[in-house]
This record gives sequence, C-alpha cells and structure tokens, in this order.
Amino acid sequence: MDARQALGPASHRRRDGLHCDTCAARCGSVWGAVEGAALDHLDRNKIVQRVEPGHVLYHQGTTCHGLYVVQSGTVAVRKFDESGRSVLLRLVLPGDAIGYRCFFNGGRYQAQAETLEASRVCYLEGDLVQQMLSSNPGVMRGMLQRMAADLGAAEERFLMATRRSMRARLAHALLELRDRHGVVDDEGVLTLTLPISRQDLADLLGTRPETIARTTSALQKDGVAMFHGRRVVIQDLDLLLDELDEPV
Amino acid sequence: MDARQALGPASHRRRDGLHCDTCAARCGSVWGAVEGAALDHLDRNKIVQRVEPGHVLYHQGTTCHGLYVVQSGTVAVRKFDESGRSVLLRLVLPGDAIGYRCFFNGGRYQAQAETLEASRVCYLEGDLVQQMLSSNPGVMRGMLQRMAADLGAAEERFLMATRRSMRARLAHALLELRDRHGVVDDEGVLTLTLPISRQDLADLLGTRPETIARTTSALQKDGVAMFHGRRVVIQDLDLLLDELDEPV
DNA sequence: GAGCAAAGTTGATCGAGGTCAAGGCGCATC
DNA sequence: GATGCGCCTTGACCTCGATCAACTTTGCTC
Repeated sequence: MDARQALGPASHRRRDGLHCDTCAARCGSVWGAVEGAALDHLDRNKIVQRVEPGHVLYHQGTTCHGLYVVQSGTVAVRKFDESGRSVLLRLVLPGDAIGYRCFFNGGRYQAQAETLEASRVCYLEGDLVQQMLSSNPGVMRGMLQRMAADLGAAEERFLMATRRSMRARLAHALLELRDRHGVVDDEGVLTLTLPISRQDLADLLGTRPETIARTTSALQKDGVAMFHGRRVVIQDLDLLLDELDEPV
Repeated sequence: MDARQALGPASHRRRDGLHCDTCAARCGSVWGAVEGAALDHLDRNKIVQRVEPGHVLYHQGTTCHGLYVVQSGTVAVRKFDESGRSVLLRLVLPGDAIGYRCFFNGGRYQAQAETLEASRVCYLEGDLVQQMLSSNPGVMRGMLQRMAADLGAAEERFLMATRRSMRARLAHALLELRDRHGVVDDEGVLTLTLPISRQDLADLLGTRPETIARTTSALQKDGVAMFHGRRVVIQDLDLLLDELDEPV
C-alpha cells in the first residue's frame, strides 16, 4: 500500500529526527518553495538514508524511479565507459537533486552516484516528485532554473577545457570548491579540504593525475597555494584569482 | 493591449500562411502536446519572423523576455568573450527553442543567436510561454526532457573533447550533422552540406581551423570522406563509423 | 612497528595539436 | 581578365600535456 514499504530496509527510512521544516539544505534549493500541507506531505513520504562515505546510491544502467536529494555531505556522479574505466562527471552539494536528468528523460541511469563523505540523502519516489512539481509552481520553476544553471556550467566547462591552460583550470576548480570545502581563519588564510582524490580531480578537469601533480607543484613553487594531500592552503586569494585571467 | 503590438515591425508578424496546426516542426518537439483551443491561442499569439541568413535574433547581454522557436532553418548560438572573439556554442534545429536557459534562469542573454540559413522563427512572449507551460503538462514534461537531453549532450561533448582524438571528434560531428544536413543518393552515397564555416566547426569541436583542415585531409587521404568546401561526400558510412570506436 | 596496497609524485620522452606565416582558391566588383 | 578580399589549406616549428616507468608517501591490517 504505502510506497515506502516497498523501498529500502527499515534503517534507511525517515524519522531521523529531521523534519523538512528544519532542513537547512531545503532553503535555497528547489524545495524551498514547498510549505504548509505540501511540506508535511513531502516529509511524511520522503525516505531518508544516512550513508557512510563510498555508498552507492544508484548504479549505472539501473532504472530510475525517483529522485535523490542531498541533505548533507557531498555526492559524486561517476560514469563508467565500455572498458570499465570510471570518470567523475560532477559533484553534487546539499540541496541539489541527483539523477534528475534520467528521471525526466526516462530510461536508465547514465552514471552512478556515490557519497564521498558521510551523508544524509532523501529519496523521493516518482509520484511524489510529480505531485510536488504539479502542485507547486515554485518547485517547477526552481527545477528549470537549476537545469538551466547546470547547462550553463557544462558549457563553461567545455570552454575551460578547450581554451584555458591547466593552471587556470585548476585555479578555477579550487575556487569552485571554496564555498563548500573551504575555511578562512582569523588571518584570512583560506584552507580547502578537497573531497576527492587526484584521479577524480583529474577527471573533473579532463586531464591525468600526473598533470594535476605537476600543476599543483608549479602553483606551490610560485607561492599561489600549498598542497599537502587533500589539504590546500591559500595565503593570498588574489594570487589565485590572477591565475584565471591571463589568456584570451 | 495586444502584446504583439509592442514587438517588432509589421513585416515580422504572424500570418505567414502557416498555422501551428500544420507546422511540421511542432510535431516531435516540445509543442507537439499542445492542441485544441490552446493551439489556437498559441497560433494567434506567436510572432513569426522570416529571416535571411545571418540575421541576429538576439544579442548577447540584452534582456530576455520570451522564447524563440525555430520553425525551419538552422540557428547558431554564439558567444563573445571579453576580447570580442566569438565562439560557436551549438546549432539549433527546427522545433527547438532558443534562449530557454536565459528565459528560465532570468537575467541577460549569455550568447547571441543568429540564423545560418533563410529561416522561419517564432517568438513566444514570456506570458504566453508561462501559460503554455502551466496549462499543458505535456509541454512542461517535454521542456524538461529537452533540457535533460541537452545536458547529456553537453557532458558528452566534454568527454569527447578531453578523451578522443580529433579524427574521432570530427567523425562524430559529421554523423551528428547527417540527419539534418545530409542527403543519401541512389547508390547509398551520403552527401553533407555543412551549414558552417571551418572556423565555426573548429569552435564546435574545441579546436582551430588549421587542425580541422589537417584532419579533413587526413580523412580524405584514407578514403573516409571527401571534402570540397562545405560539401562532404561519404561513400562508405561504415568507414566513418569505424573512426568513432578506436580508443578507450 | 612490519608489511603491503593504493595513492601520489617525479623524471624522461613523445606526439597531438596549437601557433605563426605563407601561399592557394573561390568569388565578387569593376 | 585584373584586382581585391575572405576563407581555406599547407608547411615549419614548438609547446603543453599524455604516457610510461620508477620511486615515495600514505594509510591500512595484522
């Protein structure tokens, strides 16, 4: 009867003590527009999963029946090619939906989604999403906006990959990661904790781990940023910004 | 009173003898779901432009108030960077909307759209689009599907640019252009008439015109395709398909 | 801490494709 | 036909980043 009954083990269900009401990720996201009875409905029917790092939300090639929304943590969308090699396509942050491309387009997942950190992820079953979309114009508008923004980002990424040097592209990537993975201390020193390996970073920039290593040490030699494993320390943000605007 | 009054010279208005009813581009597009009174409404309020090649539909940086839909012809979306150089971002075919990213996301156009051939383009004013979207769930679904597909294409393009050789990328591009710009004769020989210059083709593939020239002559030397200006003759499609699946 | 696997770095080398410069070629105008 | 103007192609050269192969570091298990 209840759609929830059919999906996932009990430990993965809702009632993790967080009502949608108080979910920080919801504000500023597509679901920010939902309120009142609809929000209650959403809360009652969502399925919350708390997962450890490395958990796979869905596998490539499986059929898509609903939408995942990241509540906390970071999720990686990764694609496997014919030969089994994987490529990191993008990172998904709290408040964002995962798998929406496949949800709207139908068919099977073109990629797999896996958590990089301990995360909380909500699953919304297909009908629930449709209800939310049709009953709440704000959700629909938000969804369209999000897709439009993602499309812009994808275009930007192509231009970066084809026109800019590795230095500029790495600098760009670091700045993108700043919001979510960066901390500024009292003296204005920015420290990033990268959520991904060098291999994944390479995939994200369309290059190889060796090139990442060479580029990081070049930036380090020039005093732009210090790299220790996944920790990146940036003393002077302006130097990093300068890396962006060299070429034409 | 009438929104049409405010927009464009009289020569650009509707009543070009083509009711939405009979518009071939509509079927198989987002607007295929519209029918009956809504279709009449759409037809009465659309603004049709017949334009010669090279006509600019909108300029980069101007504000977006509605949606353009290509009825016939091909439209190029082109972006100018700070230094004034332009980059061809993508081609838009009949039935597809242009400028929807900006329409949903708000703000100003990130690129300019110009016709490559003599074309017919419909302009739908913002309110009209909203009406269509909200009154007709099929349109909304179609729009979402289209955006999802575009997003997939953009991702694919990035992967092509970063992992594949120029030969494979050019072959891929030729195959993409086949549907719309290709003709097969009695003996099964495929002839493409490219809608774009070498410079634009280079932009599309993220490379330089010189590299395009070198790659075309390499393909020609190997008998895969013959290039004479914008005319491309492909004797054996299989040879072209073989170019796609070499590397990993 | 020893042992080991995975991740990251560095070096040496190579090649695809970018860059610059010099011709061809089609096409309009006169 | 001569002139001029874009567009395209070719050649020569060079650079950035890929590749392959060692080596180092990190992190995990016992």
